[in-house]
Amino acid sequence: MESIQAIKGMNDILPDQIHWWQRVENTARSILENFGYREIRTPVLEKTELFSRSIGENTDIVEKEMYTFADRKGEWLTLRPEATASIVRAFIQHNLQADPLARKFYSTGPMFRYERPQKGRYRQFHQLDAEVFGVEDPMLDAELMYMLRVFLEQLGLSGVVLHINSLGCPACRAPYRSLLQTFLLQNRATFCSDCQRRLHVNPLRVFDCKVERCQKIIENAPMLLDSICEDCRDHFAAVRSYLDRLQTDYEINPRMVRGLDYYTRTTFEIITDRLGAQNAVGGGGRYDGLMRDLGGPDLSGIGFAIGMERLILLLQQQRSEPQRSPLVFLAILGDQAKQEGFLITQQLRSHGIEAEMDYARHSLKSQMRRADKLAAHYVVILGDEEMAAGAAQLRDMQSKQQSSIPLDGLVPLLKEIIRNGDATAAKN
RNA sequence: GUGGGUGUAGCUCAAUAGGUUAGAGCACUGGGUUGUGGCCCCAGAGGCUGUCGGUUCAAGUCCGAUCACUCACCCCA
Repeated sequence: MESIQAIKGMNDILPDQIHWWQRVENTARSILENFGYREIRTPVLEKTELFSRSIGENTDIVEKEMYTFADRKGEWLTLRPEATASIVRAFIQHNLQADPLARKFYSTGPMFRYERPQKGRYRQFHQLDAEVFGVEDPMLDAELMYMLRVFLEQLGLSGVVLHINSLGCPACRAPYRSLLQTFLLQNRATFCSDCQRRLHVNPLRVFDCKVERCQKIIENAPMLLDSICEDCRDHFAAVRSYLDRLQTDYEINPRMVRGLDYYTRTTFEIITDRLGAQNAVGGGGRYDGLMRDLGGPDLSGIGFAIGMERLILLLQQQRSEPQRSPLVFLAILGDQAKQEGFLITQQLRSHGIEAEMDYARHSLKSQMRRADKLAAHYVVILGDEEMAAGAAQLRDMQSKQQSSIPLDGLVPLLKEIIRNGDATAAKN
């Protein structure tokens, strides 16, 4: 009988990997909360229309990457390909603009895109997401990127660069788009087949084509940054100066184009060259018209998403293993000792000490081996002799020092020993 | 959706030009005189060689199909 496999591109995160996730999630929580963000959790499944309306009908995500299907009543549903749309929807639905405290949100969870998986790209992947509504001040754009930097620094991530750009507003982007299109059409024949197609569908995308031939032509193309309107120009200049004041390094990348239609003005990406074909660890930007377009109040918005898998892949390359809390292992010999050891194990745990015992009747040697494999700090040896004497043997696995420890009051005493052991270890 | 690469033990990999009972390291279990870890030694367990079909006296090895994984394109986190 053939065993059942997980769905392509959807991965199990096993216990030996989970500490990476917990570390990233815990760091994210503490930092985002400091910056005033509050967690929000929305369903992974939404009406298809939410995404097609927000992300854009002609984007790749909506055209070919969504997990979409009809439910039993024939309603079209989609597994979320990104988080912003859902959070905006929830904000509108619960009329959160009436709540003076609800402005900054964050969320983590799985996203789904139907693509061929490869390094750093999966059909189910996880994002850390932050969104702010109703603040147009460029100060916030800078603050958001600064927060991102603090977060990545806290994790000890190196080798990434912040790229920023401005996409202008609908008012200045439309004229530019036709300007660019005219330019591209003049060189039409020279472009690769992909760009021939982009030329019509989304001319801006020609900018991030990897074909050298196309890059050559595009060098002389009119740049969006040169043709954005006065207001957008001022906004972008302000963002840059705030970033400078926060000593946050960035590169202006006038060719950076994002894959979702709703972005306006400031956009940014965290770029790396250590993830194979993938270069974006995270990205985001302003989306001032989205809330209104989804039927809500006309509030501005800005946010970012970080790919957890990609972030963790990078952290793993840097190999910074976290340290574990001390573990006590109980080596048991004999039935009577097993009964007593069982109780002690539970008591240790209930007092906040990680403890493990041997439930099978293994030899002391094999139990010691196991304790070693588990990297136990202490082993409590409990056999018939100890039961008779009313005192167990306590072995410090590092120093190999072994002493007698009375069964009566063993848990508080052990707790004390561990605390002192930690104190001296911390000094060294 | 398109192209390349790879499928042998839990993991990493061997197996001469097709040729007996498919091996090794790590991991796992037990043991190396009474109840003491890491190193060392011994033993054990663990495989329908991804699946199906074809060629052959003989297929892990050659051919075809299929599935899976992987890398890349498109695009993105």
